[in-house]
Amino acid sequence: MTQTSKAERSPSLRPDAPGKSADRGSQADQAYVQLKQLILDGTLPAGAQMLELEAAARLNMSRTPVREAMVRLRQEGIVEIRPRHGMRVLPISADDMREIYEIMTALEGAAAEAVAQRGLSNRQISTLQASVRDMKLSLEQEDLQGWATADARFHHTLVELSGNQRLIQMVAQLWDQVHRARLLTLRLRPTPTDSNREHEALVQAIVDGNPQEARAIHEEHRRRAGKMLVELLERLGLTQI
Amino acid sequence: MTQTSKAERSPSLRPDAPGKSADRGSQADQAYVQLKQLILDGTLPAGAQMLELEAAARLNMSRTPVREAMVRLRQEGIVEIRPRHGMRVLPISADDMREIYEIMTALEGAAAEAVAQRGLSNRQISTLQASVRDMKLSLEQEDLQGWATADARFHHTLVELSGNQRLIQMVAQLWDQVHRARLLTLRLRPTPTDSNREHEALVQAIVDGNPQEARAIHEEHRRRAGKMLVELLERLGLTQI
DNA sequence: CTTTGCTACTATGCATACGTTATTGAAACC
DNA sequence: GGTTTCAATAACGTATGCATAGTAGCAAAG
Repeated sequence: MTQTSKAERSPSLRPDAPGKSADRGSQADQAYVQLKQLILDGTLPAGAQMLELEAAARLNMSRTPVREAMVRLRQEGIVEIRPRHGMRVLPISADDMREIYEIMTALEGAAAEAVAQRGLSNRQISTLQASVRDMKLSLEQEDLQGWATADARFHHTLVELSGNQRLIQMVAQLWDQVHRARLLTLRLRPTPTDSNREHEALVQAIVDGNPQEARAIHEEHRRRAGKMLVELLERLGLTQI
Repeated sequence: MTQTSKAERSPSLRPDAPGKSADRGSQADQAYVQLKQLILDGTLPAGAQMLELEAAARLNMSRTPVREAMVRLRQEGIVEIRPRHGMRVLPISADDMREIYEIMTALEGAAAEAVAQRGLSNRQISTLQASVRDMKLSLEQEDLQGWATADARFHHTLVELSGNQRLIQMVAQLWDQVHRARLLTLRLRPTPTDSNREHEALVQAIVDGNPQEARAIHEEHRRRAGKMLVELLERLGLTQI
């Protein structure tokens, strides 16, 4: 359609001929990554719709790989597919937030327990502590975005250290789902000063090799954060983000 | 290919013309459901491979919807897709079992806690008790299959009662992954007499409105079961099921 | 002005065509 | 005998064709 049989197609078949190395993956993979990117960075906000053909044109490929990407995104709960309206970016309601935090609390709590149980090398502990330090520094400079990044890294590291691949993947998926909501609420929420204390206490419990304590701390941490976010969303009347 | 342009294609376009009503869904949906069925009921055992074309022929459709179904199954962690070998049913190792039970412990524990917190109607409690009773009866008749079914129903009901849609879906997905392993180990494991006691205690904790207790009981229940299954698999040297 | 019916269109779901590339088998070579 | 090279083939990834079904817009009726 937009591309002729040969003149435009050939180059698109080998677009990464020269130096590019990070180009790994089929077109379907690229479509998946790029669409997801568009959603997570807010270019496609909640409620936004995109037809297969639109996406295909935008990504310079045919409908087939785009379709596959959309199926994947649907399975991840990021979009829905409505027969004549293409994919639609799912909004996050306060109820969704409640569900997701309830699960994250359980999963990350389990991760914290497992990590404390197994124990960590000094190097691994340093990694966690580095994130905590970054959070503190960011807060001092009132760099909320920086704080959020460091916070995300802390939680991500903790979960990774559990070594449970499925758990890692599940948490990542949930995280993607609330990503937009977190971005939005970042400026509306109270400054997360308590968070740092809790993170430090968690690291301490891990160092002490106290699984029960680690889990309890982390669960309480998540529960508080979830409650705060849900209430914030409800107070703002934001049924959809 | 296997079907002519019209003679065979037309009937396949409207195969459910007469009375069938449960036929809901696109061909892609049907492919998904049917392939999943084949895997869960053991027709396609672990390690089995199936090419897109094979599946398409078997399901009497083209590669396109089959491919979509395979993508979905991959996302669920039931199969892997290897470029020239079609989809391959993933085997479950003892390590996989450990991962999965670790997550199920956390998720179902959270569900138990939530349910006990919220409280249940008499009707809902009866549903749970009915499953417990069925388990007992099945055991008395040494009907292991019946016991497994009732046990599955109990856990499923509990999770459903949490009301957390995402949690429900996640647990179901994990359950699908271990389904085969459970079938296999059903006859090899010790008779699950303790299980019933634990289920009864859990129901009691829920009735008493004691969330902490409910969660503790259920976690311990899952932890024990997981440990037993993992050790069983390792003892048997079954690295792959 | 609102509602209903019709028509043209458009996005889709699926089938199929096509080019690419891994894999398999055979033949030649060490 | 074992190994390597090469070619044929098969499977896949992607593009495209096609029929269907839902939608939107418009017109006519109330």
